Amino acid sequence: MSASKLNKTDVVTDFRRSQVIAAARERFTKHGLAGTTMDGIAQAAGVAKGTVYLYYKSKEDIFRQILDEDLTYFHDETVPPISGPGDVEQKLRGYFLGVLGFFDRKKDFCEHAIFEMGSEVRKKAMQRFEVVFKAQVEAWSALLTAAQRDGLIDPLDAHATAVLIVGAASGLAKQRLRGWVGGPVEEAATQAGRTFWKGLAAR
Amino acid sequence: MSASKLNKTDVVTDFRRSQVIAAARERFTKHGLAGTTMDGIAQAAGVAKGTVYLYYKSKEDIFRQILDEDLTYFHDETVPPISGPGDVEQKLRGYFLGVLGFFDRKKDFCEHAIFEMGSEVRKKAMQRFEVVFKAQVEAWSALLTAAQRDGLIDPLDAHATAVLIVGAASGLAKQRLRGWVGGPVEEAATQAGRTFWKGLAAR
Amino acid sequence: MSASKLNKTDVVTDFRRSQVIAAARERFTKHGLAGTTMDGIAQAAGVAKGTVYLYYKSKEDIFRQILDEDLTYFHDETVPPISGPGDVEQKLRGYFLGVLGFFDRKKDFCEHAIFEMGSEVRKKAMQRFEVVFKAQVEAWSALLTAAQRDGLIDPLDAHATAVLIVGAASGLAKQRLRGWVGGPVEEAATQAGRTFWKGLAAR
Amino acid sequence: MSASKLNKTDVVTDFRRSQVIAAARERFTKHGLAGTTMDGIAQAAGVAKGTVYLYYKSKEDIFRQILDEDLTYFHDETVPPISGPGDVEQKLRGYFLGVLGFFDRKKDFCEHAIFEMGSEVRKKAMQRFEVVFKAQVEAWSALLTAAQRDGLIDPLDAHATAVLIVGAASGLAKQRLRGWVGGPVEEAATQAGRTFWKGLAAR
DNA sequence: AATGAATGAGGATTCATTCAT
DNA sequence: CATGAATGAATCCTCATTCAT
Repeated sequence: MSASKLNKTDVVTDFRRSQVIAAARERFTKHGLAGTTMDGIAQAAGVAKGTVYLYYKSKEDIFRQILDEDLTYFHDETVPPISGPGDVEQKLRGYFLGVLGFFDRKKDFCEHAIFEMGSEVRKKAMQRFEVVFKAQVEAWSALLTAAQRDGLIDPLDAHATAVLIVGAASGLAKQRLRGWVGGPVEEAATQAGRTFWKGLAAR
Repeated sequence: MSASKLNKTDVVTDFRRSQVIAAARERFTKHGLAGTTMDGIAQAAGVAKGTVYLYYKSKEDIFRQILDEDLTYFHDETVPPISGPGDVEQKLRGYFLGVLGFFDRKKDFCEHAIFEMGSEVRKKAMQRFEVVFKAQVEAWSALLTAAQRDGLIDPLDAHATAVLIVGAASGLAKQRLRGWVGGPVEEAATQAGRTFWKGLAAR
Repeated sequence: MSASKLNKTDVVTDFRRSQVIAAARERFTKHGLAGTTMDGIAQAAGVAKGTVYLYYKSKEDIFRQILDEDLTYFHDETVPPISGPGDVEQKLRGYFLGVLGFFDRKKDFCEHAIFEMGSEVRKKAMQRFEVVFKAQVEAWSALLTAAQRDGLIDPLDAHATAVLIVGAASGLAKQRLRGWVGGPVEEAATQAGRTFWKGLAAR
Repeated sequence: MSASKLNKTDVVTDFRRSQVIAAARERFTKHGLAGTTMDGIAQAAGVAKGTVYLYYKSKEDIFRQILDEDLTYFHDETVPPISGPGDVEQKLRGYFLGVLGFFDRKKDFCEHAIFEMGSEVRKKAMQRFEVVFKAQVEAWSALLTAAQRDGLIDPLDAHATAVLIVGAASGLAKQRLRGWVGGPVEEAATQAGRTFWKGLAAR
């Protein structure tokens, strides 16, 4: 309806970039960072090798881009809910839902992004992930401390428990990523949330 | 000449193989699978590159060997205790101890082994890991079913819970591997075991 | 519509060509032939890459064009004066002045044009330069022969001496180009002319 | 006669290195720095591409090596004679002989080394050449100052004249390099030396 | 006429693997 | 057995040139 600000060039640029990103995601998924070649990405994207370099200046650049997108998304899906409204049990369930859902949806790329990359690149990527995980841990830590003060849950080491929750969520996600366990995300999240809630709740 | 079961050749062979494996472990640890070169391994082992090929037929072969050793060890540390003697709470603690301990000790290699490898190699490695994780899940599943039958724990989906426990353990291990949380393994295991036990136990 | 000899198209064409040439000169100067990209030229010229190809059919074509311009200029600055009016000493000074002056003014481009180019391009360029240098040598040769006949200078190998003069001039120019020696062109030319004149003059 | 310290490996290494250098010299000569490919060098050397990298870590490295060799040689051929024994006329002739001889012999590589290379590499190479040329200028400057003091030559600007001599020598060498003038080096040197001596000598 | 996105051949460099000594 | 020099396939990236709009 509104006259878009985007001219044709911008549209093409956006299209190409997403074309490349999609292709790269697919290749990284199938072959990992080291195993993915620029030729492969270009081929999968249906463009010439040089074209890829028109939009991204290196393989690492593409990788970083994908990582950035997904991490932002991951953070927004998982951290705010912890400190948002609702009781602890609901939050536990919501949190597990966020984490499992994210990995379920992004399973294509993240499978490698988290679990497979070498040396420098990997180190940097891990630092980026660490930031989000730490944010999750801190959010949980704060919440548990408050809940403890309010007598909602039994006395415990808030930080250690927060780590346990976050660890459990990502571990569970990995299991699902591997396909070692299936079923709807909702059920898994509900089950995990309930068990943890029972493990924490004051009697 | 010698009547010994192990003649000199065998001794040298064993020595060389372990020399290479040790060196490879170190390199894989520092540089990852893709980042490790045969030159690097040979150098670290203090032998010529050609010598490495006398004992292992490819880089992948070396990698597989290391993986085999560690997986066997991992299995033996974590699966038998689940179905061994002791009550569920002790087993929970013991299991967490086994998993966290393994990754703490093997952190050097496993950090990469699990989280960084490409394409075919990775797929195969993951299948090997999967076998152990599945064994853990099954052992827990059986144990939980029995405990439920005995009224020791609340009714639950035994398989899903088993997956949760196993996932939590490996997720927690990863957190520790990353150095995002420290402290003695024993404490972490105790804490995790207690929380889970409380989450499961019949009231 | 216009009766002018140069219609609008021609004017635009001339403008574009000089625009491109100026930009190319600048880039060749800064980065050399190999180091200069068509992108760079286009950018410096403030036109699109495709536009450059509307006026010149290749990078080499541009290079040749610049070379042509400068060589014509170089020839006209240095050859006619040798056979023009004046005595030998004046001509020596004038010649050195022409050569040094040319390189001083064109230092930007010539620095690379002469000293830095590869394979075919260079061969062709050198052949073009050779023509001018040979013209200089021949002019000097003729002049020296005549001067010898007139008893103005000592007997000598006219051709070899002509080569020495021309060589000295270009060698000196190179030294100045490199910035290894400064000072006004006039002084250097005067000094060189005087020394050579003394070296040649009959006693 | 003496038992050489060099073992077989060293011999092979030396052989390979000189093989590569010789091949590179040839290619650089024919195609210039930019125009020479590692494939070309390897092919000319009769070895595989990888082998070249066994002995030199980059194309630039090879180039530098050749430059180093030749520059050392150039310096030793041309600078010491200026301040050595003999009268000025002899030295002039000796100096021209050194410069012309050097370029005559090294014509293959130097043709490009001096006159054709791009940006960074060229800049560095030129700095190296500059050092030698400056050494020549200084040696001449010192000699001319002394000769002037002793009344052997007419009063003059010692530095400017030194530059003129050095410039003339390299300019002359270039002319010969181009094949624009032939004849034995000795004659050219004698002629140049005589003309300069006459141009400088006190009457 | 002008544009600049797309192309793909080409080049430097790395490294797993082989094999003659 | 041990060696390490030699190999060349494979990979990332550049850039001159083309062509649809």
